[in-house]
Amino acid sequence: MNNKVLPQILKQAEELCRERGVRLTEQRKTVLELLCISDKPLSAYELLERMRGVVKNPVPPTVYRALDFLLEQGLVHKLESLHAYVGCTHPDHPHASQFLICDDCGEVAEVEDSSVAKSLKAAGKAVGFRTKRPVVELLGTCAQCVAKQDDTT
Amino acid sequence: MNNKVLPQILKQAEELCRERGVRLTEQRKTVLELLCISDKPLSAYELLERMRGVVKNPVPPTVYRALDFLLEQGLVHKLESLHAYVGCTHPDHPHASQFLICDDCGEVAEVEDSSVAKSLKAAGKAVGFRTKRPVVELLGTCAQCVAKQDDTT
DNA sequence: AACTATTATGTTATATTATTACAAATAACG
DNA sequence: CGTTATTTGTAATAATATAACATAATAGTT
Repeated sequence: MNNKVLPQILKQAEELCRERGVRLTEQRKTVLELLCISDKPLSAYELLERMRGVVKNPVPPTVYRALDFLLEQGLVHKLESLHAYVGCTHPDHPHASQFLICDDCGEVAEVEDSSVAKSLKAAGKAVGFRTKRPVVELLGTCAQCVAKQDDTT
Repeated sequence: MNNKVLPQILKQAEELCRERGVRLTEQRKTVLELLCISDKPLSAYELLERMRGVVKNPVPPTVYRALDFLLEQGLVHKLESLHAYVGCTHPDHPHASQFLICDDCGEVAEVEDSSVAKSLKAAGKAVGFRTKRPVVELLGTCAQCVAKQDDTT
């Protein structure tokens, strides 16, 4: 995530939490911040490492609790196929996004394709399934890395 | 998976492996079989437990190696959000399926919705992303459990 | 301010999922 | 056969995640 937008993201997060009557504590804000300034998804234990020096003595529950909160509030997303977490790029509205995960460079793009959302909804409806949380992750190669590969072959 | 179709699935798997020049060994067949006769997805360690008595002294690598092979051959699928594995219901052709996962009863339905596949493909193409492996898992409540819940509320 | 209930954090231990590394055995192929 | 590939055996450990219970901080009420 571009860290130019970090202050804005944090401000927005604080506002959302205030509106909802939930508490964006220091620990939670730290985790959100670390995820947002990272250009890659981070695992819980990578987050743990980066919390040292910021939070006094972080241990796994410290991280997982903060993540649980942030996930609940839709401020971060979990990438199931990577066991890693990313900051949400547009937490202002509830949404079901899709993730394009490049296994070459590690970049992750969050997209919100209405046509995908619609077809998934329809597929569920067709069999009476009530979706709570869609997990849509496309693993492959991003445009940039595709170009690089085509150069060398 | 309905175990009436088990012999057919195994026969098909053997045929596919023969055609492809790969070996469906006893261990691999055992894992495939265990997944197919289970009505729920199984974790690697659940598989490990069920292998005792069938295979002499199974340890984690035993299971994970068999799973790796079966995943590569498209004979089983991994449910990333559950860390669990299921037998494929139609291994005869390559496909990108979606999984409807009921978090009430644990049932998993594998569906192959062409409209979903199409929209995902389009979403990737729009940004030049080359998808190798789509992960599409809808977590929620199946029709049967929705009905049950509506009864009691 | 003091009391209480709720929420958040501290702390220790452990459960669950997955991989590494190297040796031995088996199968495929000339 | 002899050689190479692949598969399996074996032991240890890495990586991810949760449980359980104690303490502390906060919010709301008197």
